[in-house]
Amino acid sequence: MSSTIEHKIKNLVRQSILELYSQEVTDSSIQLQKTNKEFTAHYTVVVFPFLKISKKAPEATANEIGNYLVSHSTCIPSFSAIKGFLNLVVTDEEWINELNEIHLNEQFGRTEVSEESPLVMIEYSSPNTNKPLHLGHVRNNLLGHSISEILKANGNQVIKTNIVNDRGIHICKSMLAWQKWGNGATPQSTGKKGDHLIGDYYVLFDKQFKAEVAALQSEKGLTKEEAEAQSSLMNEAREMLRQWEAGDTEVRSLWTKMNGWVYDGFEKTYQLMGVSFDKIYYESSTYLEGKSKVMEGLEKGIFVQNEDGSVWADLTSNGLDQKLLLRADGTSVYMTQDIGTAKLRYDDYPIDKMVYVVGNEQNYHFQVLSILLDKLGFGWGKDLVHFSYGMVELPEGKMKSREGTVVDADDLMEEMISTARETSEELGKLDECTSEEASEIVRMIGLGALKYFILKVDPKKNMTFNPKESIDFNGNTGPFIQYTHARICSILRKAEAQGIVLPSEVPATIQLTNKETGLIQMLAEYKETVKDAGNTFSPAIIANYIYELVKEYNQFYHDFSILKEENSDLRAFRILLSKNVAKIIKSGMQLLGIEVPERM
RNA sequence: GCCUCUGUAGUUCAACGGAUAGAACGGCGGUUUCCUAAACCGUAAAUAUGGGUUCGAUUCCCAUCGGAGGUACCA
Repeated sequence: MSSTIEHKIKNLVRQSILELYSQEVTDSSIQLQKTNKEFTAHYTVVVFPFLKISKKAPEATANEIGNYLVSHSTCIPSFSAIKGFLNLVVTDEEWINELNEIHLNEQFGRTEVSEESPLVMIEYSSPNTNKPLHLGHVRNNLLGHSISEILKANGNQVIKTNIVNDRGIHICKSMLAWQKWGNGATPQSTGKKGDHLIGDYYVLFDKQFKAEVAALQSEKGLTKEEAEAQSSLMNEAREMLRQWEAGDTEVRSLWTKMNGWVYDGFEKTYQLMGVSFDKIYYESSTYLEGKSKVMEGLEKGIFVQNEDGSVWADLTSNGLDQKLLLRADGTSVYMTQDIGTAKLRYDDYPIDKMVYVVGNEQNYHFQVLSILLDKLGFGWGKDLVHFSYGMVELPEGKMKSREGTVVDADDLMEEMISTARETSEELGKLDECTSEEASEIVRMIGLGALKYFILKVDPKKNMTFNPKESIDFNGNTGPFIQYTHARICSILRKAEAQGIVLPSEVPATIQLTNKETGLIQMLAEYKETVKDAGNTFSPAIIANYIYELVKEYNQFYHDFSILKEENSDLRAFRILLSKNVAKIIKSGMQLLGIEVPERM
């Protein structure tokens, strides 16, 4: 139950129906919702579902239930019945109790985690080591981090994991290009972040490859496919992959060196973004495990082998196609690696649930993976969760890393922070700060704007990102929320400076306005919101909730005096209310991975 | 071709099957001797189309038209 008040009301409604109409109804059949803004009440019971029981008109039924509730409770002083909607008013006293309860619970809305709590492993990020992180990864990382925090808040033990795609033909392409044209360039010699340096060679490879293909086409009159097959560059890359798989010392040491540069670069990006992992897996050490699982499946007759030696899973009985698991040359594919990684993970941890944060382009892949793991005898296979999110598109369309038309994660974050600095300076917000404080604040604001912008969108949906226009600091944005938090902190500082001592509980005798009871009601909703976000894997639900709360609070702040209120009980109440709004803002933003400054 | 997702103001996003579809940005017009104006207030502007189920449909079902993704040796 989301709040004690809601719980009380539901019980009363059930009791009233039992007494009035001699019928038992379940809690879930009682539609209790927040009353629309246009009516001055708090909760609304939708009585349409009870008409069959009452055998009366909607309004008459609502009136009967309403009268019962008022006469059988102390917390509902009045009601109004409009059509099939029964609008209930809750007493000020009840709301003050609710606030006191929220106030006394520092962890309000969160469920405690213990040793016995379910263990959830969340895979996210999963970069390739041939290029720096871009906007698409940013969405992945932010969603992964946020959903980890949300699941923790819902009472789960969470292990964050990352599977680094550190082998394969794409890495060989970067390596080959570096070998051919790099002249021994290193991050130190060029002053570039390692991941960016490697990414440049990946792009260079593609450029040279395209040039070669075009030349073959025009000189020899080949089709594009023929030219690509004959490309010496591509053949060299394939040869390099074979050498890598064979363990060639030279190739391996180049690979180790270049991947090391990339990891150093990634680490900086992750740190700035504020994400981290408890356990990192590398594909280079899991793909062999996958191969052996596939061979095991082949022996058991779960999979089939073609004449050319390739191994397949026949999923036609599951309504799907046939799926390749090992190529004719014995090398592994994406699916093979995921099988191996899954096995290692379950060997390492007593996992109750596995969550993969991967884009929706992989929906089919995970559908297949789930079936395959199940067939291979992993009990948890069929319950794996693919947290599938939509693509981030630019106004011009999709990003293509090979063509270099991507929004780079590092550039983007730096740009956000410097914009935050400019805006803050223009507004004169940093005048009283030391330069260290100022840097901290603009970092929080810049990243807050970016993170909120991405997380407020329903993860399932594709989203558009316009680098020039998208991110604002006004309106429904991260900084708007951060600003409200900073304002409340300012009030609390002033209250302390004035020697105002807050009571641990507000006396239930003061008179509240609709604005105030509305705010308490919204605070109470936080608990249900956190649950909802956990059940539906949606940080957006948290983001939208906080925005609504903050919007409501700003109106209150504008229309009411807090510190200047003369009635000291009322003043204490408003300070306490503000303090708890700040607490929930901070808690909710933490679930999104967004920090909130105390001044800005 | 087949499968999946998706279509809401000019733009970016909201709305467990509930009341007059809600915000923000942008536009237009206001608020500061008063706790931070990154705020607050007002104003114009939208459910792709056609059916169906329901007391009630943006939401569920069917069709049509758009958009995105996947579809056996790329990850």
